[in-house]
Amino acid sequence: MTQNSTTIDSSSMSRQAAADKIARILDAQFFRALCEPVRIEIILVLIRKGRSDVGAIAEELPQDRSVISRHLQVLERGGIVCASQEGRHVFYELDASASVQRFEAILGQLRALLPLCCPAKPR
Amino acid sequence: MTQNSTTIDSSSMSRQAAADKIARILDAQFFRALCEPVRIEIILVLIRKGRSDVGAIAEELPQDRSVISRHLQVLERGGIVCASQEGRHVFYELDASASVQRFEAILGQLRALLPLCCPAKPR
DNA sequence: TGTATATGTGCACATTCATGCACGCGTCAA
DNA sequence: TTGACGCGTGCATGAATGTGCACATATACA
Repeated sequence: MTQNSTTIDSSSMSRQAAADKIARILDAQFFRALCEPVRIEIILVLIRKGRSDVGAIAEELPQDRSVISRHLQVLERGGIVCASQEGRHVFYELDASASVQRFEAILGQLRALLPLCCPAKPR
Repeated sequence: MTQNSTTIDSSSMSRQAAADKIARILDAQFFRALCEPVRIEIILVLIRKGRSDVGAIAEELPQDRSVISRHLQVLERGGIVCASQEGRHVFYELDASASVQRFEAILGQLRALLPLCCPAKPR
């Protein structure tokens, strides 16, 4: 039972277009990388210690080193961190620039929804 | 093996402060609501159809109505949608305003990380 | 060349979570 | 008051995923 389901909503076209744009940007893969508490902890470690290799990151966390390695792969696929190999070590670094661009794109499309999707604000 | 681990990094204090601020904002609960493809579909339905009740949303998706109901609860706890009961119906609506504020807060803290956490940009 | 170190991966296990069905509760209509 | 409708929840099941151990690979050092 949708409001105005029987009448032709003048904003239906823009709603559909907005939905299409949001669908392209709201990547579940990206958010999945951020929904795991341990991965959040890894991000915090990278902020505190800066560019570090797998062993150094794992030292700061209770999980096994192999687990941290896997989480770092997920973060890399999500575009949150970037890896660079130097000899035996693989250094990981927070890619704040890419994340900022990602969030800016989402925020831009989200602002376009404000006139369409804002609930009544009893403030 | 962290870079500059032996020397006192002049930005270590600001790094710690930045990590603390990020830790408060990067809520896994919020991202968990967005990492499920079905919940993304629900968001798209709410954009297309606007404020709708559970049954109307479930009509647009293959999952059972009870499943949609549970997903909507997760979205509500994450602050993505807001619910309002009217008689037998419970209407859900995308809270774009709250989401925009959420993303703006994250983006603000993320921009503060740019001078600290940017990888070398070979562009 | 041989050894130690750093990392990733296969495997098994435990936990979390999405899913659908059945049922109970609350509300509206007759 | 009785029946129909909308919604949420308990329960069981299967899939996805986090976790740790053992092992293989690659690289640096003596």
